[in-house]
Amino acid sequence: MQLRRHDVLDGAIAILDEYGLADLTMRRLASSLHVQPGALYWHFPNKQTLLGAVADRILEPIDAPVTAVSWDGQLLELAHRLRDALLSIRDGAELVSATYASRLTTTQAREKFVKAALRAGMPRPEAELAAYTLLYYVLGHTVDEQSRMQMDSYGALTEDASPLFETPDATARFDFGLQLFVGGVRNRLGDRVRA
Amino acid sequence: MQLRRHDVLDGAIAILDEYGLADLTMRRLASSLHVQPGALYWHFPNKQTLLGAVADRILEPIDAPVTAVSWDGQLLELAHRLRDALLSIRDGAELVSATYASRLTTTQAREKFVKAALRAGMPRPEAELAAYTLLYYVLGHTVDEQSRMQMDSYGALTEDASPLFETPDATARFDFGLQLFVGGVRNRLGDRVRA
DNA sequence: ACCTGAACACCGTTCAAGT
DNA sequence: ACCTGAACACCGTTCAAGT
Repeated sequence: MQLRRHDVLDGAIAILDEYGLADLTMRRLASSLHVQPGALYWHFPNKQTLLGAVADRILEPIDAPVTAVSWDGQLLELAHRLRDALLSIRDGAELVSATYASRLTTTQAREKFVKAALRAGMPRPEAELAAYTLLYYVLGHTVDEQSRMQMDSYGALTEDASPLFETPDATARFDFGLQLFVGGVRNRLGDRVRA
Repeated sequence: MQLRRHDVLDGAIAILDEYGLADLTMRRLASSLHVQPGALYWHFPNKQTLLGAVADRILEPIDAPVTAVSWDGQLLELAHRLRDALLSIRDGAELVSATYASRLTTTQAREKFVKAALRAGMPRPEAELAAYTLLYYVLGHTVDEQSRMQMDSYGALTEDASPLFETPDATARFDFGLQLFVGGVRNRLGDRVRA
């Protein structure tokens, strides 16, 4: 019957997925676990830390080894895996982008992106900058995409014909930006070779 | 002595710049204006709307006409202007990126980016996607940059040698991603021409 | 070691009533 | 038209005290 750190995280994920980030409060989480709010503070020093742990959970799938061999294939694979992880749970993108203010730096995910960029033939410092550029894009796009899903699901049901959705589906739009990025990297490497 | 909508915004900006977004509460704002909290709700329906108005204020400088003539010059100019606007006030990037969950759609800023992309020779749907891609990058980069400025200013004073800051300065790092993006657009246009 | 009870210092929002 | 007073329904966090 004892409350474990693991159970707290499970409870947090459950509330997040059912009711959304706004309803993920310490008090609500405590009561869903049949426990007083203060009890949570034995397992986590504060809410921010708890949310960080939830974010890590969401991003776990990214740690699987990359199967693609080409650098661009690896980047695409990683970007899609990140997006999929964020979309796998309600408000996942918002939570991760909010708690990772600068925590992306510490993440394994970041290092994986960097490695793929290194494989493309970029020097370390450039590869890191390129990795960040791609991460910003994936996060920004996915936060936007997910918030629109929420808005569409209840309320404004495509009232005024969303001005942008003649464009295929969300995945195709995501891929467009990805291709732009990969093209940018390719373009830069080309310059270097020709110089 | 009457409170005007304009004064409320001025007060909000003042609190934001002096104490940060976390301290920008309706109650704190009200008391800084020597008024009861409820008074604010005569001028704004809720906090979200007020923050939206603050965000619009911050982004005003972007509405100035673009001086560059080439499409890539225009994109660089707009991106820098956006970044400068966000950095001009404490937590500006965080506020804008938080309140513009999907409000970027409605913004003049977005349309300006689209126009520059059209000028590059992209068809409408692609130009819109490219504009979003760039916007996500600028917002993501600037939120990160500004949050790090805050962290550096008090507290963790580059204790463990921030792993990434051998790279020049923030502006140079920003430009790297910009060039990557422009290169991506150029690359894509090249394909089209050659095809 | 792990949790309760109870408090502290806050929030955003509403709304009758005042002027 | 514009604001006050006062309440409602919440927050995150702390900490003595219990088991």
